[in-house]
Amino acid sequence: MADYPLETLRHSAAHLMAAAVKSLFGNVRFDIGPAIEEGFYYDFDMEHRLVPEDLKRIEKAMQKLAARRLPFERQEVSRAEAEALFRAEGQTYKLERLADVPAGEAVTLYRCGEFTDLCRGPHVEHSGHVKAVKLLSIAGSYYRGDEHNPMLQRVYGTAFPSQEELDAYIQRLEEAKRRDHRRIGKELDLFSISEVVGPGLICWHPKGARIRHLIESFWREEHYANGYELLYTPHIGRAELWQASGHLDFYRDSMYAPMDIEDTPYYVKPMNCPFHIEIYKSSSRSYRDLPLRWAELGTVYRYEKSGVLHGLMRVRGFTQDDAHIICTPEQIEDEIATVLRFSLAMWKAFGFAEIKAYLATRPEKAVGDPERWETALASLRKAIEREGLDCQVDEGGGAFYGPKIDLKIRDAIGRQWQTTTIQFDFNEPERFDMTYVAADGARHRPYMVHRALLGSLERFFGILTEHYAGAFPLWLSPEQVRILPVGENFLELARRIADDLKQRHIRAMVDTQSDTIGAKIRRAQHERIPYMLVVGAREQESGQVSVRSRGEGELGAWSVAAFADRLSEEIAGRKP
RNA sequence: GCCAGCGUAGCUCAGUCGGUAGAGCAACUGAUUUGUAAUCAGUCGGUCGCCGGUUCAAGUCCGGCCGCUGGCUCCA
Repeated sequence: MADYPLETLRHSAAHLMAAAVKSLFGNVRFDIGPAIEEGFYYDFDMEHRLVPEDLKRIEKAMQKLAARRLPFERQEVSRAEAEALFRAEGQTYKLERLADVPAGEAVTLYRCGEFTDLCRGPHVEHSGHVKAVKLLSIAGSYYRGDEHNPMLQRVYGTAFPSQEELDAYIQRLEEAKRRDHRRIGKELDLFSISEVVGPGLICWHPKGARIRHLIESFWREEHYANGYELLYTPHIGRAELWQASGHLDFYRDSMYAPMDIEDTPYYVKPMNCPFHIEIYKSSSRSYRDLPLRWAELGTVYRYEKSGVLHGLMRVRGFTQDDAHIICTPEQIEDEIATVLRFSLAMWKAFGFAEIKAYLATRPEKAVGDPERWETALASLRKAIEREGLDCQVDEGGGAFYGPKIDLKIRDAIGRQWQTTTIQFDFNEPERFDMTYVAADGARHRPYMVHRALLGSLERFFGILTEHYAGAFPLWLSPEQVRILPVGENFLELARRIADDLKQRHIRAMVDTQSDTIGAKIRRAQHERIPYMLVVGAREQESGQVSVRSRGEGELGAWSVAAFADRLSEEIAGRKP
């Protein structure tokens, strides 16, 4: 059997699915059905409302079509012929898509059984190659992704060359489900979202809050060590501020309605930058003061449509690990290189090694001096090169106010997450008339860079939870050691050891339940406690503890001091 | 917001044709005093998301609303 690229196979699977849908539901108008990263989809418009049970039916119909080994027949036709065909079949979307095919480009059709599609190809030879297929979900999707257009019904599926690979993929999906931060967050009592408090608003429980605190402490220390100063700014600001910044003009849709304070409108902040700029403007600045690196764990609130909320990953109130770097043109290159390196070090500390950069350049409509854009872009490029990062360029993908680098990190099961963003801003310095006095005695406009490393603490916490499947590294574990007395006679001993460890800055608790040792271990394992100490008569006698690690199992007898040293070393090294 | 699905005890879930709401785990109480992933027994626990309708009777059927899940668009 010929080996086809995965994309070709999946694209053919999409066609086959369309053919199956046509055979089952008759009057169907087809849009498009491409291969995507993890599979394929096809968009349909028809009377019948698809329900989950339909997926099985469609799959069966596909299998039948596959068994017939129907050839995929390529046909090059004139534009008029294609038009006539689709018009006769009432395929209005296809007619519109046909109009998108650039003049002069050949129009090709692919026919498989009863189904003929406008398609560039290529395809597999015949439907028999499409074997290992699974339909995954039904979703609504606006025609051309525009919410003003009609909503089509989309069916997602995936296909692989072999059943084994398909099974492995399905297993990966199950693994992702097992690691889901919403599930683990509940299981480990880390956070909750209350309908009464409001959707998209996170309540951090003691254990989750403890982990967050540890993350924040580390973050603050690292920022001070890397030349940042930390700020605190209010949660609300006068409308005047948001008018000046331009947010009321460009960002209003994401902002909540104003509140009235003694006849003055105030807005809850969706961003921290205007406050930082006001601090900048609180005194006159000299080139000798620059660069300024001001960071804040700033909690912002943004309106998100109800349908897009998702656990900790997409919320309405979140805390950005924000910073603004304000510097002279001469400093830009070093500043960017430094912030990128800092970011990579941060990710490494949290156990992420695979990082990809995305560079977004000047869009059509943009503000700011083109020369500044060039300088800024060059500094971003150079920094990426210096760090030897894998990089993809998104031409014209930058914001109207400046170019940016986004970093995507890959987690333990291969999923990518957008986190870090390093973004130039040529708009706000202008709008707020930010200046510094240079060596020449004249006022100059500084460069300003927004950056968030972890992104938001909520999303980062979600990613971290899934990355570690809830088994946080020792330095981040809310409870690092649990002491399990063999019987109640050893409760006192257990408490003494716990106190000893606490004195050594190790978070230790005693399991005081009257359960068997097996039950206590089981409980501690489920709670992902990194270390368990079993203590009983033997330990009382020897003065040692019996150590069990959540990952490695039994580690034998240790003195408390030696055990504490091992842990201290592991904590200090922030071993992932 | 839109399309589809879902919402039963703290958690995971069962509940037939419309006919007195159930299990396991957790919690609590008692017994047990345990040696490396579940000791035993008992007790408690429910406005079946909310509001309305149909019916002699609604967890179950119908309508509206809220929330969640998967997508669409956007994004930290």
